[in-house]
Amino acid sequence: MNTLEELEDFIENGYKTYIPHISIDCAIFGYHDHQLKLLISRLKGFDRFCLPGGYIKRTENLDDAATRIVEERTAITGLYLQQYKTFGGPERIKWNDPDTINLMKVHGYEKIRSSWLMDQTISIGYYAITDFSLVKPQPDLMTITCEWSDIDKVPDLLFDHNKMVKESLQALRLQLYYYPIAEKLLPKKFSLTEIHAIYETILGKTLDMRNFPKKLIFLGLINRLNEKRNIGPHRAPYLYSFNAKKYKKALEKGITLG
Amino acid sequence: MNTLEELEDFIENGYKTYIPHISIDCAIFGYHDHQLKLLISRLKGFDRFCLPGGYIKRTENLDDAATRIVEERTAITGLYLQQYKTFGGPERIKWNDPDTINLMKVHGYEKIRSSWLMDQTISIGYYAITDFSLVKPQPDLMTITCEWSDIDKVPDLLFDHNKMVKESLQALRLQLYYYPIAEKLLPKKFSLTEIHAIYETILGKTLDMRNFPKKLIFLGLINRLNEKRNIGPHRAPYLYSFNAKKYKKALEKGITLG
DNA sequence: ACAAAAGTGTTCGATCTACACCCATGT
DNA sequence: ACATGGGTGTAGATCGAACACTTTTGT
Repeated sequence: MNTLEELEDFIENGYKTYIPHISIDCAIFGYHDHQLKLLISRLKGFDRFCLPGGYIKRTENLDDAATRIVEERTAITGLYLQQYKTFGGPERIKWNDPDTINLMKVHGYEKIRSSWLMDQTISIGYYAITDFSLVKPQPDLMTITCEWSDIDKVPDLLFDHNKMVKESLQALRLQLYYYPIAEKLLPKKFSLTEIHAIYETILGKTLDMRNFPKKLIFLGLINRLNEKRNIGPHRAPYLYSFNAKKYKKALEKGITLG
Repeated sequence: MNTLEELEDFIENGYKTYIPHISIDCAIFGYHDHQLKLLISRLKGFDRFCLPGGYIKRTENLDDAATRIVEERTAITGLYLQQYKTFGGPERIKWNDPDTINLMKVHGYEKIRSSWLMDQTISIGYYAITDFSLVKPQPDLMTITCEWSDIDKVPDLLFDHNKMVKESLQALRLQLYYYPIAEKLLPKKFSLTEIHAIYETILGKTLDMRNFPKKLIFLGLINRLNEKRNIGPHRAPYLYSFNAKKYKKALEKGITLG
């Protein structure tokens, strides 16, 4: 969606290629150097921020749709998106909300009011995590801005999106030990210090630096390599790599949380 | 939906009260005396069975909709339904499927083909469990029959419903120790033998009769009462009751599985 | 007294937690 | 030699798994 014609066509005819009444909203977390952030965007005609979201094509499955939506809205590719919950209910979208009224004015009240987009919508929640320093989100035409917000400074979002953020973060924390979540945040070879910082930051608590590697190695999620990295005037750390197969086994068995 | 007029009206005008393109399908498990069953129903015009499902009213939230749908289709009330996953994708419903073609014939091909019901649909999966000996499912007008099927003799179901059954059973097993699932299957006061049988049957494996009560009591999920029940020519068992508050705490902390 | 079901305790190994010091490197 | 960050081991507590016999009761 990058030209004005495409946008107009989407408002009028989108229901032919997309399934109406159901959307996907993605909570994209960004990690870098002990900081956890959330990607929020502001859409044309809205005062408040929201999660990047969109509609599902009639030819797509849900996971592919989530990937495409994030790519279109933010130009971020290659995310490992995870479905966590579906949200609905008449209170999801408030029609007397100033933002919604504003949106109608921007697009010409009558046109948008009768659009398929304005009908009641149920939303499937997905989350993902990426390295926010490597990724420059680019807004598309519907989006004024998309940016990384500090996780504990997320503003009041549109609709029920604050609730989505809360529940997606819970899901992310629960799944940290049995989905290869950290794999997306690290190079192929990484040091214990690096992965340790990630787990501490995502879980929001400190993890013992002696017990933590034991657990990961015991679970078989990472392997030590016979290499070290030179990091200047300090001891060279060993490098580790992920063992992707073990995640599956861990997932099947179920694993306790830290 | 109990008269023919209501059914016709639903096919033609249902989209005004229900949200199109999205449905709820419920996997209702039934337990009694070491047996685990699944409620399957056969709809008018279909050869194969499916899970009871339906559409969401525009005024409802998702959990309420699931409860209402089960009540309407099967006359089962008071279930504790749990959302576990949402299913989508173009392959969910196959239009060249004999059952679908059959359905069109039954309702008059042209009428049903242009109905809102025949458009592509995404489905939110819910599950619940109840005592199948206490509950007599009653089909409504759209439903020819609904009955309990042995869990390992579930036939080929419509659409992707076999996949739903598989994933809902996984979810049920995972959540057995931290949602009050067994509470629905037992009287207020129950013996250890009774709850033990439930856990063994749902998990599909044997659980040590000495370790099992220790775990439940340690977790605080059940309390021993100062009562016994007379069961004929045998030793009278102690009675226990659930401690509903502890489930919440257990849920927050996360609990390992058996 | 016997049949049928209830109920209980201990040991072992695995795992989790807590805790403090030495190592390697570059300047 | 010192500053900086990297890396390690052990002891105690807790938890989960395995295992067999005694108690109660009605007939």
